[in-house]
Amino acid sequence: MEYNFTEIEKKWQKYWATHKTFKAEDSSIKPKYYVLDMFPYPSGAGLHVGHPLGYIASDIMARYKRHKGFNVLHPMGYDSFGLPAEQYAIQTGQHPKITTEQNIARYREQMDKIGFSFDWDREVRTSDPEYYKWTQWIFIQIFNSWYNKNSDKAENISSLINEFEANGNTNVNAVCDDYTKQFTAADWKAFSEKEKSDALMHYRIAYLGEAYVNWCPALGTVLANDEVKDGVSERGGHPVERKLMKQWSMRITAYAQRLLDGLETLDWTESLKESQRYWIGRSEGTSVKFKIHGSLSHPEVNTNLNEIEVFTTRPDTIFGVSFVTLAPEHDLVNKVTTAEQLAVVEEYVYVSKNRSERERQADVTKISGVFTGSYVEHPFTGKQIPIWVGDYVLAGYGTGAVMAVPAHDERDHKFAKHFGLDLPQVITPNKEHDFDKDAWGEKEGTLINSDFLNGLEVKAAIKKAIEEIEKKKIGCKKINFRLRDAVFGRQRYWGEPIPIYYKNDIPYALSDNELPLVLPEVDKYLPTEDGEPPLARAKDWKYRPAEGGEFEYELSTMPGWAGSSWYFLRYMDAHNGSEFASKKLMNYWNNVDLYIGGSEHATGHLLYVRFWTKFLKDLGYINIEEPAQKLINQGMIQGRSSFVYRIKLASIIPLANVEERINYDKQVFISKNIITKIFGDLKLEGVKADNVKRDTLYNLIKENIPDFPDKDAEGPLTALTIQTLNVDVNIVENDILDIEKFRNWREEYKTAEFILDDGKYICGYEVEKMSKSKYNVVSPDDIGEKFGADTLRLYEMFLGPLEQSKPWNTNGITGVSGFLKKLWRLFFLSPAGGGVANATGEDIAINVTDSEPTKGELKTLHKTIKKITEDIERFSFNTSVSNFMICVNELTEAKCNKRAILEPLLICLSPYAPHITEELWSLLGHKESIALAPFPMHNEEYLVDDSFSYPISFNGKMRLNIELPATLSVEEIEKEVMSREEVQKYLEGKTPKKIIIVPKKIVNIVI
RNA sequence: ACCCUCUUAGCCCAAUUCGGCAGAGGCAACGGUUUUAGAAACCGUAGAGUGUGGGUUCGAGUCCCAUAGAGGGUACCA
Repeated sequence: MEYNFTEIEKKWQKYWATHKTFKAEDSSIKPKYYVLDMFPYPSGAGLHVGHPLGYIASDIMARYKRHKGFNVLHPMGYDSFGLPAEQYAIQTGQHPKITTEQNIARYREQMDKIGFSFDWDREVRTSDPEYYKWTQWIFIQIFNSWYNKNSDKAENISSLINEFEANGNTNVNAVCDDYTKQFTAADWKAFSEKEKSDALMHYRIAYLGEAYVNWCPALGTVLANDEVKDGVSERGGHPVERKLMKQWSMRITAYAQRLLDGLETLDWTESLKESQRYWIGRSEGTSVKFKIHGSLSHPEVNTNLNEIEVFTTRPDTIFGVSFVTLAPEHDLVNKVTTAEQLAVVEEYVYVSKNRSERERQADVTKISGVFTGSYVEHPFTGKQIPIWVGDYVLAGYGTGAVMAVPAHDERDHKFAKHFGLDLPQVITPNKEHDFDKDAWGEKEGTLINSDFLNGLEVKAAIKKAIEEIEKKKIGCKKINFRLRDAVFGRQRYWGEPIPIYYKNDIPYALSDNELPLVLPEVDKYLPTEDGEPPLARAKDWKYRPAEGGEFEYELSTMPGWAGSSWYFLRYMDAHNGSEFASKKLMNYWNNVDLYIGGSEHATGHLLYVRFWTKFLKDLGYINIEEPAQKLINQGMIQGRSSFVYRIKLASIIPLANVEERINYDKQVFISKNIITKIFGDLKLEGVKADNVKRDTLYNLIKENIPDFPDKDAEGPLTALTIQTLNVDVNIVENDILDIEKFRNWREEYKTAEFILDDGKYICGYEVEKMSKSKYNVVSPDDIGEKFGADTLRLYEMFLGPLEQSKPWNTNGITGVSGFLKKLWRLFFLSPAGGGVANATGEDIAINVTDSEPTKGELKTLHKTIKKITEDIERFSFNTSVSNFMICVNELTEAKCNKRAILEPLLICLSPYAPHITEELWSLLGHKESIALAPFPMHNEEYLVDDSFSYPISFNGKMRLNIELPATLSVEEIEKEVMSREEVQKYLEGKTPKKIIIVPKKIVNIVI
């Protein structure tokens, strides 16, 4: 019987679906195991071979844990709201719902073909109203909460209102906006409804506030920090500007410390934790207030603000301050600017505010700034210090103002040098240092020129400086985080509507029974003419409460990360209509035991999902502080692009023959090796080639293509150009181009001519990101069709360690496919002579015996069980594939067709290659799926060797082997070894200084 | 600029928490069997002293220091 993977795979995929083999039980006496893949966004391009890498790994784990007796939750669904579908909708007018559904169908079809053991009954889609009803519900909980620093958790807003009513906000210790005004209980009671709402808004964890956002005009929306790469949008690469907008935001900063601390408890890679730590960016420092000298130039704006507060991590350098710099967006800029400086400052502020992020980042080295004309007083010396504006100071970090210490801070130094400002030195470095060239930024050295700090070491000086600053009441110790509040609204159509309506300009949340607030239909997916979000186009979309009235809904929608921040909980109870998930089930499934996904989510999704998890815990909805205990980042699979080389005819046929050249419409491609042989290089663009080389090339072309135009004897030399063109990798095998397929690939190549190398056209290659435009995308469908899903699964694992990035290369796949055939053959050993069955398809029935296995066969099996178990437990899937190969090689060698060996082997292999193992398992007479068969345990007894061949080293150099019984003690080994003649020969009569013996490892004799 | 990861045969990769004979596997190569030929299959052969320089050790691919190269992440964070 032949191994027909197409039939077998179809058969078992159907079996699993109809028998619901992988259904997770809601309650069980078995221990639970929750293995989750990061939520995919169903893109129009479908899956390429890189996507399934993580899914295969998690599937192996899920299947393995089922064998090990766990109740496994292994779900899949779609993060189906998002920009690409909406961009497509804008371009084509097609509803994003329709494209999204088509894309999902394609994803599903592709995933099914790989044989994943997902419990599809639990599938969720973020764009499904049944799902986003609960995303909206969670939003409302966050809206109705504040962060109490005393209890260090989120609480319902009602406890804050009670406090306001009793004592105002003076005693409230909460995470709130910086500009929150103080009020008393009496004030509160006197507040209008609107004033109350505004006051509470400073405390709500989901709040409407003014914030600088990444505004992308091309996409017509704001983007999260992690959606901006190099100053342009991650999707589409459109420019992004900074803009002050009224926005829904999430006070994730309230959780900064907990997000940081929680990392310690997680089994994630150090690099991932490190990037989260860096993103959160905790820094301990001091705030210091500098009094503005004289009167404000524009006191009418705000008279009670007469100081500039800065944040510094180096209070010890306070005597080295030679100027203060404000961010261009700082509120005080226009208040401190003098009349003379007004024009230049306004110009500067205008320009830097309107510079896009990209420009700003592009000129990091370009220093710009302008003097305001005003001064602050130094709090200790009373000296006047100029106030500057400079865009190297960020508005959103710290207080948006810095005390510049050019001698001891790199950026301040550059700024001061550029504008010719003083560089007062206050620390004597412990090393040679040129202050004119560089700042001394190390936290090392002795303080000088610093009054009460003189003579102190930096660390002591920092402490002392803080004391003095606090004593003078001009500042205090402060912890700053780089993490910013997360913008939560976007002016787009394809997202969850924010469940808020406005009554007299006051935002109110919908009540639970009014959810979901369903996304309305619109005629176009673009913003309105007056720049309102697309939802403004929805006809008659108004909030009409039972008690009457008609109110406007919030028009922005939620960002992509909303739905994905809690989906792992929904899988636990995917169809619950009355709660986001039942407490009972959430308690049972607890958190994710293994989470697999790409490292691109390090600072986006993985921070948000931790934030929401902590929030839901604070409110008592769940019992876990962290969503996923163990997390693995699978490496990226890169594409291997192939190139062909086309001669630019003009550069080989000189101008004299221009007629003929124009009429010659064939394209000529040269094999890579020939180019390198002649020119020694592949990059030939406008290269002044010497006549000899070009003639060599010309003669070669003429030889191969007789109808090629003649060269004019003395044509003028033009620059030689050979163009490098991407060619579809699917028509290239082992760098050899399939010429026929190439000619058919595109109309223009129909008549292409080739200069071959040894009869073959050799392509060049390069490793790059897999992308459509580079023609290097390999679809899992093609591989599956050619080799089968089991081979695809094994091969993806076989490529290398899961976490490492690697280029896709099909070169080795025949080895894996051959392994499966070899395994198959073990079950069909010819009954006649015990030989191997004819692989060409001779129809022999399965032939497995019940006879006793030999010691050698048992050893092979148990060695394999042991290795595979260890490999899976440490996620080393690539090594287990080779271990299976070794095992099958050994069993083939032994002509083993014994049930006692082959059955346990099948179970071990089934997480990796589920279809072939199901088929063989059923051919062996089993009626139940192999998926639930208990995983075999290895027996150490079979692995013990009677003897061990000891390598004998002299001074660490291995000289000979001596076979000794494995049971010998150290003393016995020494005695035995020293008695050997060969050993004595190497000793040359000397007495060894030392003999190191490690039983069953090595003997080392030191002479 | 900073942080993280990696570097072993022509190529992909092993050598496990805890240093103990550098190789178990696959591709490619070479030789053979089968085949009209090709493909496929099967059997067999050969091939590196671990990027570089130093150190610790009886013993280093493995630990430490320095350095080079590749990949990834972050980026004026006071």
